[in-house]
Amino acid sequence: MGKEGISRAVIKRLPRYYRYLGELMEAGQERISSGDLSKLMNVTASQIRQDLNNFGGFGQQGYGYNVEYLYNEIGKLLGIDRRHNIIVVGSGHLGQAIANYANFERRGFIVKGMFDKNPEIIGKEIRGIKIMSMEELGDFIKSNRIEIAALTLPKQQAEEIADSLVKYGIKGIWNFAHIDLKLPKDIVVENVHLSESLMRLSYNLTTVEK
Amino acid sequence: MGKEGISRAVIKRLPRYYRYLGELMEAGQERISSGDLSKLMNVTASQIRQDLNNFGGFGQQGYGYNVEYLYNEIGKLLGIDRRHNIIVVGSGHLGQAIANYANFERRGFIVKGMFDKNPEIIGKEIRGIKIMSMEELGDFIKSNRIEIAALTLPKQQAEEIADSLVKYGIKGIWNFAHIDLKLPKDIVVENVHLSESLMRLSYNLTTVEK
DNA sequence: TAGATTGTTAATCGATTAACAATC
DNA sequence: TAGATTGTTAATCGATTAACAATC
Repeated sequence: MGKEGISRAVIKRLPRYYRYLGELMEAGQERISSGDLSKLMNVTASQIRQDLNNFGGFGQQGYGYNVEYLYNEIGKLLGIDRRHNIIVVGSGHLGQAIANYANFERRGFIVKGMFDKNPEIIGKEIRGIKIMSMEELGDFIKSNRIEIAALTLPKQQAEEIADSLVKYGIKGIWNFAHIDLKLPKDIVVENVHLSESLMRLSYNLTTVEK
Repeated sequence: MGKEGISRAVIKRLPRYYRYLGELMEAGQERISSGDLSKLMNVTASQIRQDLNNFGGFGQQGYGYNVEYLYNEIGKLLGIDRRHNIIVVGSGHLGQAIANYANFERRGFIVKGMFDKNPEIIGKEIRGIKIMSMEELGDFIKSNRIEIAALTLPKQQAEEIADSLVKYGIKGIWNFAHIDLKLPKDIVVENVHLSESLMRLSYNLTTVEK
């Protein structure tokens, strides 16, 4: 299954819809119109309807959208209706922060193991998750059905390790290293380039000032 | 000074140009044409020339672009030619990871202080940076010319603290909380929503599979 | 039935790519 | 001068917004 040909822009907005719908649900709201949601989210009602209709008619004329139903449908699209096993490769501060962030688990992303090449931290545990040596990567991925690897390594090591991860059967890489990975195109890469984000902030600071 | 009206898309690409030019510089390359750079970066040469010409004629016909010159010019645009004082508000694992990431300093982003409301960690030091109580925020921002606050707090506290930060004179917020901050529009907000990033990865995994 | 609101088509807007004259 | 490559205008493509008929 898979809806190919949905534009990047639409996909980028899905998690934000999901977040707002979750909040509405918590607040006990049963239904919402694209018009009301648009005011809440600061986007056009047209865009909301257009976006959602890429995936199917989730609404009903004269009524709007059922909050819980829409929330669940978007959850399915985002793959949050199932579990994803993750490993953290590179167990420095950032890797540990990710392993410590329990909220990911609520969405079905389970950190199963951590890895590092520094012997001094191998064997340590973070929230009950063991830090292992890089030599154990291959076996661990295979025997634990690991789907996603968070890559929190210095960029010098990132490229080589990413290649091995792919060889060991990883399907997606959550890449925090400042490098553009060149991998087979069936491997999904999601980049989080913190330093680029900080530079954009700085650009906007520089520009806003008079 | 400030070039208003440059599209978001262009600005988003600037740090990536900066990164590639830095690598070329390190490799000792003196000049590069838009054509060669386009092959390297996997974008069109047209886009590169179009992007750069938003800011000025950095190149030269028949020659191309001088790598070091272009690198420095983009650095200026990104505001990396000057220092930015930062505080980290919320000193949990993610806040500590940011404070520990020494690379930001090389770009002129200096973490001057950390803050938390948990008395157990107040007084601790991370890389020589002291964790202070929230009560000290106002004074510290004013007396240390703090420009940017990294907001690494649970979303329940984020909104309120963000408002105070603005009151104390912060100009930019690097927001890691899963919330859309509503702030005066002269305040620059750069969002890093990790869980949304992870959901996009998951979406793409779900879609790619056959 | 009348009112509300979707789903969807058409119009507009903006961003990317192509083309080429200017010029080093 | 001839060749290379930019800066920039024009053409294309895609995404957003507006409009409205369908329908609950």
